[in-house]
Amino acid sequence: MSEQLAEGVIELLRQRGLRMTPQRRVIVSEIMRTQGHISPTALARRVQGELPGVNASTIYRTLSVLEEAGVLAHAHLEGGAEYHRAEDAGHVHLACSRCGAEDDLSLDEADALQQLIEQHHGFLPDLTHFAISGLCAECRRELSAG
Amino acid sequence: MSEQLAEGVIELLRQRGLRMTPQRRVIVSEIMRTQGHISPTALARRVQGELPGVNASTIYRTLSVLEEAGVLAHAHLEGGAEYHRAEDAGHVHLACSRCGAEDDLSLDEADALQQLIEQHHGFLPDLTHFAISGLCAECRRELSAG
DNA sequence: GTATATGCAAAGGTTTTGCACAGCC
DNA sequence: GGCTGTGCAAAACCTTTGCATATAC
Repeated sequence: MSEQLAEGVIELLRQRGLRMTPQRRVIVSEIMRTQGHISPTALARRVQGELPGVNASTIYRTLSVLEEAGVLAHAHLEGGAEYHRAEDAGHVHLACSRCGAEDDLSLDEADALQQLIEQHHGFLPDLTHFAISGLCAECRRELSAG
Repeated sequence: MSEQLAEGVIELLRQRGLRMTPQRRVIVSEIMRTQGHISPTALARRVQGELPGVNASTIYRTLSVLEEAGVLAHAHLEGGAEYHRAEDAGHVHLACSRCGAEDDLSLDEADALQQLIEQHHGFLPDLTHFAISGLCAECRRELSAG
């Protein structure tokens, strides 16, 4: 399935007049097979594992290209910026500041939050762009118990 | 008023056995008079304007000390980490990705959001830790008009 | 006097950029 | 063949750290 995703992206880049190099192929295929988010550094490691010698600057430049093409988007998590597939939008990220656990809000929940913010400010939030930090249920229990 | 805040902080640091140097005095006074958030770099500029020669590492170390003492907290905005007074908690930050405008949710609104998230996951969010990105009302209008 | 805070310099990490060369179309 | 993409190296940031010195208490 991610193979097909990668194919589609390659097609789209072609249509935009962009060139498909071996590096781009590997980068696209890696990031399209990634569930959720990945940092540029982590992506670089994976890509270099598959095609040694790919330079970090190529990773960054390709990520920009893909973001401009609407294929990717980035979000801010505790550790910095991470990239995810644009079609994976709606993933509102919950990150536990104590144990690092990660969870996502459902689309319905995200909608409810969005409407709440929208009503009071006319502000249209993109809740996917920043994570939501806090304490997961388990850590809350442990803290109140201990 | 911010003078009194700074006094209180200095008192608190004293009680903790921390020393009050001229550098710390200026840093504390600058950050206590700051409404909202400020980046370490921006703070450094201000402090150095008032007391030339203060090293950046002193700024960072003092920010850490103040955060550990519970006086400050940091939040993640588009441009990176920024510090704000801990008592200014509850400031949920709305940042327009188009024009850069900034706004805050009211405490009631923040509570409503928090409860919504809490109900569905047992996750206790700290909505102040990351900003909420999106489009402000004005930019939405301009975009739909243009 | 002693423990702590500072300045300085260096290192660390991530991301960007200029440039010559390679390679896609 | 021409233009785009890549690697390399350097730079630009931001932040941290080790160490000698200065200084608050």
